[in-house]
Formats: sequence, structure tokens, C-alpha cells
Amino acid sequence: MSDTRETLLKIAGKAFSKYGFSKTSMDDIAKTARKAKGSLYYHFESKDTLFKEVVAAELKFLKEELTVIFQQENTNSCEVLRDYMLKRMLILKASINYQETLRPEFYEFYEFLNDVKTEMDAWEMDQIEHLLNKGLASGELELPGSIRVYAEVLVMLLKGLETPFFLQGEYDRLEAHFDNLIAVISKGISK
Amino acid sequence: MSDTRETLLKIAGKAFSKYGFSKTSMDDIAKTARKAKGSLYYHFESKDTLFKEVVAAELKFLKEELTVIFQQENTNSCEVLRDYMLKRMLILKASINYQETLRPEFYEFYEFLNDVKTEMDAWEMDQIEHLLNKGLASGELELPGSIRVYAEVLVMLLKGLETPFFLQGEYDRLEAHFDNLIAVISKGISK
DNA sequence: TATTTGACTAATAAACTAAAAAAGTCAAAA
DNA sequence: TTTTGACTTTTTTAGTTTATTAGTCAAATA
Repeated sequence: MSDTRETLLKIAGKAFSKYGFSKTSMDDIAKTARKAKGSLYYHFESKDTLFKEVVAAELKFLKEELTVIFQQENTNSCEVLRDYMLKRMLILKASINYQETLRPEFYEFYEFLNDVKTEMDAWEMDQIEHLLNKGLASGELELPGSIRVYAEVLVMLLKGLETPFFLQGEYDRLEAHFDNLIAVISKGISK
Repeated sequence: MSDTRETLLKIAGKAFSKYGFSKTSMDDIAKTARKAKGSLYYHFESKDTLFKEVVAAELKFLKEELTVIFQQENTNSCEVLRDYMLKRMLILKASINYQETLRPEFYEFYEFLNDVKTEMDAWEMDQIEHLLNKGLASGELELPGSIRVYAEVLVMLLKGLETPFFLQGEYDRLEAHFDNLIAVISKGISK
């Protein structure tokens, strides 16, 4: 990936997170990057795909950070799960453009984001499924029924908290209690 | 409460749920009720408050149904919690006007709904808090930290699922996993 | 060849206007 | 006490113009 493209992506990300998707014009981005607008279109197909890539980059960063967590060895599954949940919330807290996609107006108008989100969900579920299986194998966990479904449920739970945490600004108030919530879930899946 | 008022409320509720708030005119409602528009204004202050009362009625019904659940005696807390969560989602699935208030345009323009919602939230949290305390007292449950916060988080979680369930039409797909979510939570809070 | 440019067109949004529809009022009537 | 419908006021809608923005492309540059 070219350096310019990388730069444009960063500048676009900053602009979008500052002014929001619709209030950010391609001209704004080009001007900030000291490039002509045509260059933007040389590197990116459209404003939509540019935004999509910005969000994808935020999720890629999230993925990288979470990968580190999931790769912890000699750590029991519940601790990994705890670290995962905390890290996930912490990073999404800073992922302003991802947060904008949580707004209901994005459901209606920008379904082009669905595949990015769907892929992330699938990845998370895979990771969690693997983690749960490890926990089962080591005898640490006990889960009746489909492991996949538990992975799905956990992702569903975290996504369910995204709106109140990020859009309704309850993050700071509830952060302190998040540990307790995680404790409940840990216990819920433990032997 | 007068009979007419009651009738108007019902007719308004049907009209709003069929055409949505903005596409339903007071004339429509009056005509369906075979009354003059002035009568509507005799019974209701404004279109806004009429809609508010319609939503309030849906939430009142929800409250009544949930009260039955919470009043179950000789039933352990986890079962009550399970019944509560399922019933809540089932009733809201049919509460079309409440669902409309989840749309973003309602956040911006009709904050007059906040007190109705806030009151419902507080009521739910009180009920859950009470339920959890009962479970603690009977030795059935075990929860470190603030009980109130658990109640808050549960309500928050359920509210967080409202958008995907109702606005994104994921209800049918996610319904199947809802039981598992409840199972994890139940076990997580049990002794 | 890969990238950049900026004038260009096409599409969208914003700013107005007039007309229509809807909200809300009220004196008289039931 | 409740209802009525003509009435006034406010808000939407539809149509038009203007301005902004998205997106294109032939030519220039490195």
C-alpha cells in the first residue's frame, strides 16, 4: 500500500471523526492533505468506500490488539476473556468512526458497511469459540449445547452494550462496574 | 378516564402504528373516530402528548405483564429473570409505537418522551434490584459489588438489544440465542 | 508507468417560494 | 361537560434556483 494512500486514510479518518461523515467533504480531505481531489479518487473509489476503509482500519487495529490478548499462553480462559472484553471496550471507546456507524441513520443509508462489520463479528466469534474450546478441553469451562452459539451470544452481549456505552456516554460511569459484569459472565461459563 | 378518551387513544394508537407518527394527521384520527378534530384537542393537549400517551399506554401494558412475572411466588429468581427477559422482548416486539421512538429522529425532536422512558427504566431497575436482593437473601444468588449496578447493566443490555432486534429486524434470527444468553447470565449470578 | 492535477460534469444539498395540508383555537351548540 | 366545524397559525410539500459536493478525465508531471 502506497505511502500517500496511507496518509490520505489517516487524514480522512481524522476529518471524519472530527466532523462526522456527511459534514466532511472530499475537498476538505484533499485540501488538508495538500492534494487535488482527483488524487483522492485515484486511491479510493468513492467517499463511501473511503469511509468504509477508515472504519475497516479502526477494526483492523482492534483486531491486532485483540490478537495479542487471544495469543496469551499459560493464562486461563476466563482471564483471557476478561482481558478481551476490557480491551475491546477500551479500543472501541477511541474508535470514533466506528461509533458513528452505530447510529441508526447508518443502518438505513450505509448498508455498505455491513460486510466489514459482519467479517469482524465472524472473526471475534471464531476467536471466542477457539478460546471456549480450549477452556473446555482443559476442564476449566462447562457449557451445555453449541459452543458456537455461546460465542455468538458473547459477541451479541458486547454489541448490546455498545450503544449505551458509546452513544449514550455511559462508558465512564459504568467502566468501574464492568469488572463485576465480566465476573458474572466468567462464572456463567465456568465449571 | 372518560370512555371517549379511551377510544381516541386506541384509535390513535392504531393509526400511529400503521402510518407512523408524522404520516398520521389529527384529522385522520378524528375522522376514524367519527369525531371533530376539536374533540381530540378537548381530550389531548397536542399531537405530541397524544403520541406520548399512546407510547405510555404500551409501556403501561408492558409494566402490567411484567408485574405478573415479578410477582410469581415459589419461583426461583433465575426463572423469574428468564421469564422477565423473554416477556419483555416479546411484548416490545408488538409495541410498534414504542419501537418508533427508538428511531434517531425521535432522539432529536421528541425528547418529551424521555421522562416516560426514564420512569420505565427506573421501574425495571427497581424490580430487578428487588428480585436480585430476594435471590441473595434466599441464598440462591451470589453477587459481588453493587446490586443496583447489576440491575442497571441488565436493563442497559436489554435496551442495547432493542435496536438490532426491532429496528434491524434481527429479532427472529437472534431470538434463538436469547435463551443461551439468559442461561449464561443465570448461571453467572447463581451461588 | 504510476501518480497528480484542476477544470469539468453530474448529483446532492441548501435556500428560497408559493400552495397545500396539518396543527391548534374557540365561540356557539348540543 | 362535551362536541362541533369554521377559523387562524404553523408546518409540510412541491417546485425552483443556487451552491456545494461527489465524481470524471485528458493532460501534465515525476
